[in-house]
Amino acid sequence: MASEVVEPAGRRAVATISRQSLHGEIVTRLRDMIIEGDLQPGERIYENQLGEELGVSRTPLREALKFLASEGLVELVPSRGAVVKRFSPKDIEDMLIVIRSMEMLAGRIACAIASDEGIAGLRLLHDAMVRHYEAGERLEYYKLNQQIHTGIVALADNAPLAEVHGLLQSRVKRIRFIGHEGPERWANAVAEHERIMAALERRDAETLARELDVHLANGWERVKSVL
Amino acid sequence: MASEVVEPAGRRAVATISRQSLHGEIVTRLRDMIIEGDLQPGERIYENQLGEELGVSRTPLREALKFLASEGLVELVPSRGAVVKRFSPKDIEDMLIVIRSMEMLAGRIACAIASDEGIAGLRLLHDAMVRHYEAGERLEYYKLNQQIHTGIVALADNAPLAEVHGLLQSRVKRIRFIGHEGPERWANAVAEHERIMAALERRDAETLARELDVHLANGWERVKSVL
DNA sequence: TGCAAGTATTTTGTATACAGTATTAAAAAT
DNA sequence: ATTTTTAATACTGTATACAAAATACTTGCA
Repeated sequence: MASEVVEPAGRRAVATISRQSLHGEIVTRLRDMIIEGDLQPGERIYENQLGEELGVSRTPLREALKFLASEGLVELVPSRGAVVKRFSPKDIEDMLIVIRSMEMLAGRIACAIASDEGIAGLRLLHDAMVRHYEAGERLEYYKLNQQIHTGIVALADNAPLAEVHGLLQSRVKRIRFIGHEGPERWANAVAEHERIMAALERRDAETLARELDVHLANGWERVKSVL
Repeated sequence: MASEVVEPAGRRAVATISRQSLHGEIVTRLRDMIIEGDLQPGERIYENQLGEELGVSRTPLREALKFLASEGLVELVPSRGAVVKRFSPKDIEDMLIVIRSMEMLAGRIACAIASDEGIAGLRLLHDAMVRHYEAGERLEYYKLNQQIHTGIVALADNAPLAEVHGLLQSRVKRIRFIGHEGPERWANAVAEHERIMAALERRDAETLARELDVHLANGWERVKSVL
C-alpha cells in the first residue's frame, strides 16, 4: 500500500529480470488471485483500490482487466467496471464437457504422433502423483494431476488445442481446487489415471479416449457433489 | 485523419445509442479490420497512427489491443507493441482440427436436445444458402455458411463451447474468406451441407457427426489448395 | 564507399488529470 | 414513517503528459 516513497510512483515488487511488461505481470497475478480465491466470484473490482494494493497505476491494471475479460475470468459491465465472473453449475458442466472432448481428441492424436520420450515423461509425472496420493498430499497430487492432463494435450502438438484447453481449464481450476473428494472417489480417480497411462503407453487410441471419457465424466460427478 | 476540428479530441463516428464503451467498439472494429484484411498479418500496429485514423486516443486503443491479444488475433511484443498475428498452414490446420471436433460434439448434443424450431430455423438458412449458391453469389453464400455452422453449435446450448468455437472461427475466417474454391468443390460443399441438414433433421447423431467430419476435413483440403 | 558510433526521433509503457456517470447519503415533503 | 428529490461522493472512461526504450539517421573515420 504505497509504503516505499523513494521511487517516483509505481514500478516495484517485480522480479528484477522482468522482460514482461507490467500489464502482463498483472494479468498473471490477477489470474492467480482469482483462481486461488483471493478475489471472490461476483466481487466487484475497484481499480483505484486494487491498483494501490498492487502498487500500480490504473492504466496497466485496466489493460490487464481487459485481457482477463477476454479470457472470461472477469466481466466488464459498462460504466461500472469489472466484476469477477461467477459461473453457474451448468457453466461448469458445460466447460467440463468441452474439456473432456478436447482431451479425448488430444489423446487420440497423441497415440498417433507422440514421441516415446514424451510418453515416458508423463509416466514419471504419473508415478510421482501416485506417491503423493499414497502420502495423502492433496495439493501436490492436485498439481501433478493438472500437469498430466495438460501434458496429454501437449503431446498432441496442437497449439490452438492446448491454448483453448488451458483457457477452460483455468476457469474450472478454482472449483476443482476447492473440491476435496472423499477417499473412495480419490482412489477411483487414481485407478482411472493408471488405466489412462496404460492405454497411452500402448498407444491404444480408442481405449485411451474411452478411459479419458469416463475419468472426466466422473470428475464432473466428483465436483458436482461439493458444489 | 483528424479532419474535423470542432470537437475537443476524439469521440465521434459512433452510433448515438452506443451503450458499449469505446474500447469495446474499437475491439469489434479492429477485429473486422483484421478479418477483412485491412490490417495484414505481420503488419505492425502503430498506436498513434491507428488512433488518429480511428479518431481515438491511445488509451482505449491499447485496451482494445490487449483484448484482441488475448483472443489471439494480435501479438504483443514487449516494448515493441502489437503486431497482427500471422498463422502458419500448420496453425490453420490445427485450428480446423479443433473446430471440427467441436462441431461434431455440438452436432451430437444438438440431436439430443435441440428444439424442432431451432432445427427448422437452420433449414431456412440452409435453403437460403442454396439459393445463393445457385445464383453464384459467393459472399452471401459464405455468410450463410458461417451462420449455419455457428447455428449448429448454438443448438448445443453450451456457452463455453460456442465461445471457443467462435474464437477459433474468427481466426480462420480471414483465410476462408479469401479461399475461393472452384465450382466442383463448391458443389461438393453444398451437397455435404444438404446431408448435414438431413441428418440433423432426423436427429441422427452419429451420421451427423460423420458428415460434419468429412465436410470439415474437406474444408481443410479446399482451404489448403489456395493457401 | 563502407562501417561505426553517437545523436535525434519515434514509439511504447506508465502515470496523472479531467470529464461524465452511477451510487450513496441527506434533506424535504407527503 | 416513507418516499422523493437533490446534492455530495466515488468510480469509471478517456485524454494527455512524461519517461524509457527502440529505431532511424547522421556524422566521423577508415
